[in-house]
Amino acid sequence: MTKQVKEVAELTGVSVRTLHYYDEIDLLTPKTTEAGYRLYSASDLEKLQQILFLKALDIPLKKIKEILEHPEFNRIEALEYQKAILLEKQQRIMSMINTIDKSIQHAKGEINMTDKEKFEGFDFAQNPFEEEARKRYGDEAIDRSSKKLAKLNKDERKELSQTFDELYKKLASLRHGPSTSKEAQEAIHEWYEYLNANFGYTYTLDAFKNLGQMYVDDERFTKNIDRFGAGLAKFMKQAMAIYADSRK
Amino acid sequence: MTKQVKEVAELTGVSVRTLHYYDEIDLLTPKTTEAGYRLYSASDLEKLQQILFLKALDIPLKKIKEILEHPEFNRIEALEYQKAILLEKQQRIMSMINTIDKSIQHAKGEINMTDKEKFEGFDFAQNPFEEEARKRYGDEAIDRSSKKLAKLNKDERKELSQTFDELYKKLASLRHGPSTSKEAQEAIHEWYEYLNANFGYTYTLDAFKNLGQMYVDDERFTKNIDRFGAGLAKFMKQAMAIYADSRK
DNA sequence: ATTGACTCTTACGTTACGTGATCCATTATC
DNA sequence: GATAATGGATCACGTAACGTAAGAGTCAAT
Repeated sequence: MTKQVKEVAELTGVSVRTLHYYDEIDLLTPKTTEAGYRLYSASDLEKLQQILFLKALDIPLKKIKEILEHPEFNRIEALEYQKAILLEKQQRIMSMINTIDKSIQHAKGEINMTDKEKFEGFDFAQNPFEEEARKRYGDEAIDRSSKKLAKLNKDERKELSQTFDELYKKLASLRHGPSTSKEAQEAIHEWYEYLNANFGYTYTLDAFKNLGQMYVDDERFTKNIDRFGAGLAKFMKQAMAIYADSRK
Repeated sequence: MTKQVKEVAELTGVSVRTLHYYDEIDLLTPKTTEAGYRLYSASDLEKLQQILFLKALDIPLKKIKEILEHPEFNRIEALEYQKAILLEKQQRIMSMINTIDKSIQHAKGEINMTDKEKFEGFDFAQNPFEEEARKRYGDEAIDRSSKKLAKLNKDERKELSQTFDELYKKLASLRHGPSTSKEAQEAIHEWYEYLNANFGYTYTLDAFKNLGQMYVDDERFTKNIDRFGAGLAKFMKQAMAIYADSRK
């Protein structure tokens, strides 16, 4: 069921070199045979699909990587966001077509055009905010807040990511004990508060429980979380479920 | 009526650095004040519009330059071509939206998707020919033939461009004599035959005469042709008019 | 055992600018 | 008439996302 580079390349339309590159920057790292041949699994393909979707929105690979690494990244929500942006893009194309039509008439000497009109509909012209909005999307997707976080400056953001790490570390240090322990439940409580405090989106207890489930179901998230300690994802999932159930 | 860099930048949405760069690569070279300040005229803006249109089609700047330099490049025709490509692009976006919708359902576990389906609608996937077609557009626009030239290989193309130059040179050497001379008319005849032989598009005598007119009306073309000798464009225009009229 | 189709890594090249740094030109203000 | 602002100009180096050989190993099929 696994596929080699060429097959993937042909299937998806990206070049072999691109796949090598994605591997190189740790964006998409397939398993390899003993001889070093890359083997792409079904989930690798799914991830590639995600990457290409995000790329189509002109999000740089670096940010794409961040997005996919953060467990808070919600697939479905993201897809809907992407759809919205594509619809927007479609609008712009229509606007460009409109400008072209005018330009044709202008070239034929049939009408006049103002300088402004000549540049309507381009990626950038007229609405410099659109680009800004696009740049922000990456961040928004990461932290799931279209309100609070989008306004944070760099320093504040740095702080945030530190606390992120700190909480993970704290949880990692507890992971060999029971997930029902007082310390563990307190840490998870902090985690819950933290998510709700920082992200506009308020996690319900159910959503929080599901998030935990995702940590083990999705290999990508598991890997990312387990960087802080093997088995942390599983531990967090359990602790989160207990926490959620105990508070209903 | 002329504008400085910043004003142009704000009007069009491109950066000042980009304008500098376009100047640097001789793509868009405005007049300058004594102090070296760039001043963009109305026709400069029009050219910039052209550039941005072509850029929106993912044509590299090098090719855009070629396109704009070649007198055979027809503005209106090009605009229509661009419109067609934009319409095509719109199709693709719709297709992507469709794929996203499916992916959402898939993520929700509502449906299944084949690997192929997962990559439908991307720039490249499914129809690798589209990209090819886009690459070719530059060439097609340059030589106005969607049939013959598109098939030529590199060597043949080199040859072609040589003959191009040779004919220009021959005409340049005759430009101080009368445009009615036997040699001049023979050279122009060659030119006419040459265009008709090489480009799928058959120039009528009227079209040929108009082409000559364009050589002097449009500064860009004039500049390009006069590289081979000052006044060549004007000379060719005259000779082409006489040639066309004499054969009606 | 050899061929042909794939694969790998290494490494330099490319496009289209971004990002300062440093220095001149012009206009507005005191 | 001196002095800020503001805008412009030229180096010059940096970056992103690959493209493009070059040389060498792998693997299935003949």
